[in-house]
Amino acid sequence: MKRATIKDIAAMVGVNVSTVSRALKDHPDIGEGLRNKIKELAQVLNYHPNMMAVQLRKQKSNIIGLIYPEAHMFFFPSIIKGISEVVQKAGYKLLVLHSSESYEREIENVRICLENGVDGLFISLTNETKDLSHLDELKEAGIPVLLVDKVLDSKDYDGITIDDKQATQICIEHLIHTGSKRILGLFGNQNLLITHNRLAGFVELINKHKHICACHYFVGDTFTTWALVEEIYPTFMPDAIFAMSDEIIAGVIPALRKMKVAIPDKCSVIGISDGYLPKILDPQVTFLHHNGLALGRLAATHLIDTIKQPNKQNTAHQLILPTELIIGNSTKS
Amino acid sequence: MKRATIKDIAAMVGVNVSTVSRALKDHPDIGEGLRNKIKELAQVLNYHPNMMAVQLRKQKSNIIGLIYPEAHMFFFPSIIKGISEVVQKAGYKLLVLHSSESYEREIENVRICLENGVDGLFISLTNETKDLSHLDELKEAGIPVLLVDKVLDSKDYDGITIDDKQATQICIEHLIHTGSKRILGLFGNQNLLITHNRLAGFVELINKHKHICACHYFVGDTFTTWALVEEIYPTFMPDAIFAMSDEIIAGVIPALRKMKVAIPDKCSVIGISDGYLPKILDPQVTFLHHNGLALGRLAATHLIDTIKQPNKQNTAHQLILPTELIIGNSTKS
DNA sequence: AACGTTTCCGCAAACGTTTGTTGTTGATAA
DNA sequence: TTATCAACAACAAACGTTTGCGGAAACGTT
Repeated sequence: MKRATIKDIAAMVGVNVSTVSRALKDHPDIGEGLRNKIKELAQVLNYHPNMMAVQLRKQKSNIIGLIYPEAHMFFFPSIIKGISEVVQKAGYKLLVLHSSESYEREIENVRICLENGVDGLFISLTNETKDLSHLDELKEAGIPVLLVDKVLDSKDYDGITIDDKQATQICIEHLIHTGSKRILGLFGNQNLLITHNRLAGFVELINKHKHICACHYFVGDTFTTWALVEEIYPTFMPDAIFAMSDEIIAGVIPALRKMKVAIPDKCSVIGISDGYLPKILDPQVTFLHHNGLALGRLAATHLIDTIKQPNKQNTAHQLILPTELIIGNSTKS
Repeated sequence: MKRATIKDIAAMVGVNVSTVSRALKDHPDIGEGLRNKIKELAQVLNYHPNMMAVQLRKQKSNIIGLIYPEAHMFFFPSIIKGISEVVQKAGYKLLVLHSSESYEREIENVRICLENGVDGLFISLTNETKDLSHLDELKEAGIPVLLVDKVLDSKDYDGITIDDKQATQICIEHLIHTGSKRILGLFGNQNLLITHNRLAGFVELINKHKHICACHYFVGDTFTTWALVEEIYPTFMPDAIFAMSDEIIAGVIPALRKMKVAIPDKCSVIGISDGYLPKILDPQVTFLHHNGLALGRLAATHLIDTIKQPNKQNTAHQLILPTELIIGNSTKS
């Protein structure tokens, strides 16, 4: 049996479609008697509006795009959850596309969002992405874009991240404060602003403390990190390792374990994390809590606000999320 | 500047919209000269079809719904990735909704899918879901549904899971074979078919080995598992623990560690997992590999097939994914 | 020269809504 | 009684496509 349409209801009641449309949304023009009759029939026929038609007519999809680079375990699932929660509550739907760390795919995905008339877009960039020109069409069309977590520096688009520089510095200060003197910093993809900022914080703080010896490397995923640590550790012999992300933490711990390096006696470990992983590792690692759920929620709230208020404040706004240090037993006390 | 439409192009070239429409899709009715002219102009104007209109006209959204209960770290991200890959390649888009383990939300989400005219639906059920009547409307509308991983027994809807019973039995056999005699089985939510099947496999095998002493519990998330293990271990004193999922494994290991129980000397640990977690834990745990990516891909391939072939083979089909035992050092050898 | 075929393109309806405007009642006020 | 005004409902256009059908040239065949 086909889905009932407004037209069907109109025919059965013997009124015009416009009347049905208004009745269904409690327009005051329609008399109470008729309104109830229509609503009842709609109920019986199990009528639900055809969104495709509504969208076309209103030129508004109520769909928000979400483009992200990779479905790795950490952080993204909780960001998505936070976004999804708020977005659904606000009556929007989420069109999720993932770019598999491919710039080309990212461009395609932006195209898809455009064609489908999304009302807004969350985008987390791939490692390959070096500029944002592929977003210009959205901007011209007046579709709000919010860069999430994996961002580039931009004065054209709003962005949301944690306070990367400060977060890193808190970690390093904690290491220094607990007596570390040779610090190895492990950072992710160099194209990303978060990497840049975290590194900047690292370098800046290291430079302030002349007695500290430090070096840093850029790494890939968990298992390449693991390999790298096994290679670096014996030569540099750090007494502390800072890991920029969960994926990196997940590589550092097994590497040290394999080399039978005592944590934190021989080497402290600290990182920036969403919190789940550090708690189940052995030892529980000290981390700067970087709350994905909260970030997702804030991101969604912000984007929906700007969707609803198309006030052309040309200045892009950067949102920064506060963080918190959670002490584990992978650092000295 | 507004997006160019077919109408704009038609006006500029001085032809009818139908001509433009056909030219753009290489319909043989349109002469080559005109066709090229139109295509060029479309290029220049950066024309892209308005999907909302296409959808309405064709009564087909090219959108597939994906409803899942919770964005926890394990397994789902890779399932989604697998699904997403295949779905995008086939030209569909993914409308992702999550139910936060709430049956009510699940129903709402199904409603949303219906209203938005999805062409198909992947659904992974919440812990609260006990029957599938909320899917009936989809069935009536001829929209294919595929239950993924968290499924209920049903002869009305296709489902895809791993071979749960066998997977569990392989694990338990491995434990018995390596000398375990007191086995603690930890299982997830009781409503789910996967839990039921895994438990059935457990019980069946235990009954075959009269000399084995076993018991089982149902647990919640990682941290409630942790607490439960700390409570149970001292009384039951198992020499092996079977964990039904990553979340449970992630609770078992820290609990044993906290109680300073040597793994695997005092107590072996084995589980069913997607593979990432066991490799980074200490010790690396032996697990039955349950490949989320592969499951996602297979699920998507299957659903798209049935979307494209609306041959009414009323018998619902259950897909079963093979698994593989990966030996770590959390079990004796 | 008359007829049949192609080749190419326009016409118009349709998909299911929303919404500005117009029209018809019946009641109220002058 | 007549003008005024609500209250209610119909009309029709519009959103941007797709697609069956019809029609006019242009060509080839007897």
